[in-house]
Amino acid sequence: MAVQDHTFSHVDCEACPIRHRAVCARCDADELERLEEIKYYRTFEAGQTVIWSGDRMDFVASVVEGIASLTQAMEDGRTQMVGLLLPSDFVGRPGRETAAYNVVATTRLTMCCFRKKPFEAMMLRTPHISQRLLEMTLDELDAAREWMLLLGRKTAREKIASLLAIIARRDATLKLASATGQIVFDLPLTREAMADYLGLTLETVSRQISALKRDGVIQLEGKRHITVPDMDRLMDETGDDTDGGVYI
Amino acid sequence: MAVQDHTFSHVDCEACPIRHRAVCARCDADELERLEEIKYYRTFEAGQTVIWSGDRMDFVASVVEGIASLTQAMEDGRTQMVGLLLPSDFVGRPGRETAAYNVVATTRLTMCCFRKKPFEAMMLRTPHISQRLLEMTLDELDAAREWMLLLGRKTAREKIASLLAIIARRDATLKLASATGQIVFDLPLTREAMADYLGLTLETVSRQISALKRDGVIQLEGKRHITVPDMDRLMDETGDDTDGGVYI
DNA sequence: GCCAAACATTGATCGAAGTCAAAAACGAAA
DNA sequence: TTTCGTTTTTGACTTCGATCAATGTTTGGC
Repeated sequence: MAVQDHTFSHVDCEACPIRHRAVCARCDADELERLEEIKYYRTFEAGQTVIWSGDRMDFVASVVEGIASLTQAMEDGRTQMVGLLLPSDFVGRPGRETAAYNVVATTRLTMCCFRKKPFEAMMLRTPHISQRLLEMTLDELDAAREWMLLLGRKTAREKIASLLAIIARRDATLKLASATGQIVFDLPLTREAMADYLGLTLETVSRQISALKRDGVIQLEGKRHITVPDMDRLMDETGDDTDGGVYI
Repeated sequence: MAVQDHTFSHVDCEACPIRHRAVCARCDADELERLEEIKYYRTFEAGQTVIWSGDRMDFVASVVEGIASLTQAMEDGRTQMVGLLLPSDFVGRPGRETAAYNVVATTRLTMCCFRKKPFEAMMLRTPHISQRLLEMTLDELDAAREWMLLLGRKTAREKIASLLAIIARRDATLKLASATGQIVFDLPLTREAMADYLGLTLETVSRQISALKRDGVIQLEGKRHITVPDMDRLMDETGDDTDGGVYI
């Protein structure tokens, strides 16, 4: 359930940090005004479940701040993370009544929610929204397919290296770190969450991180703080094409 | 390269077998007319590569007849299928210059191609197309995520059972087989293609199929012809939720 | 500061799927 | 029919990651 928010009780769309990357990126002032009327903010604490798979959904939303994960579970408890939701990512599916996945807040999380019915109605007469949503969905599909290669064919070590590389690269673009220098970041995920993401057990995750540390590919401070002395070296460990193919 | 087609040199959209499920499903007569102007058919033999990853793409397309597979490969040869393209499925991404995956014809394949530039231009002024494409892309994303659970968490036996169940169900809906009776179908994939789809080796695929046969879950005639005497029994072997959740 | 709970590491052992290798079955072409 | 090549099956053995179990480490509440 919703927890009253402090930092985001209401924000003007024009001042929104995800204004130009979210589903509303292409909207003009007029369209934003109409979105303002159907939007509200919700905040969740780390670990809270935002949506249970199978639940009725009466809203769709954009992640404003924090990280959430999309997971699928089998009855016997086996769990697979099927998406990582970062700021500006979209949650929910227009035209669908019930949620298909669990959404869990990995960190403290703020979402900009839109009431579903009015949002769907607005999509029909606002091509700017469905065009942007199509673009974002195609990106997600590409990410999902890259993840399928990882899950189906990579070794445990390659999986860990790939995850670290993705997080490192995302942080590097945010912080505009020098390309040559060391890259430093904090893991936003527990070992268990990493395991669920990578299709491994948490013990294997721990062992492989220790191995990468022992081999000098990464340095660890505490459990979450990671330094990558040589990004190329880390990239070599991912098993991916080294040449070209610089997405993002 | 294109092979001259015999059965589909030109088909009127109104008579097209995928008219109501493809990207053009929502188009009106007027819009179809404009699509006719930029469309052409191409046919490929089983085994032919339609598109190489990294190649420049000057068209997008709908699968009209046959099956194709979308695969990603690592330099050392490890291959993962990331999508199975059935009639009405869409190939290519508007707004992208080069192909991100290999597309290979699994059976004899006919595609309805649209020149990319005109198609993109038409999308901008034809919400019916982008709306339908959004819907189809969201469906594909769901399928990709279901596949991530399979790749990350299912056992080899569950993977095989899941694949057989998907093909059996698709054929059952096509043939409108009696729900209670036996389901009979031909595997459209080689053992190697199945392995690439499931993230297994072809030996493991072969062994698990033999095991399911030995246990009476399926019957085999030749290498491709499969009979499922009890669909519920097969579903039990997939590891999926048995109750509710009847998609498609 | 102390304690409890959550999170993480490490070790020993096991088992499912991979690898290497050979034989069998099938289909297409001569 | 025979033969060749592809596809599939089966066997023996290995290995990577899972499992079970114990021990460390950090964090936040009192």
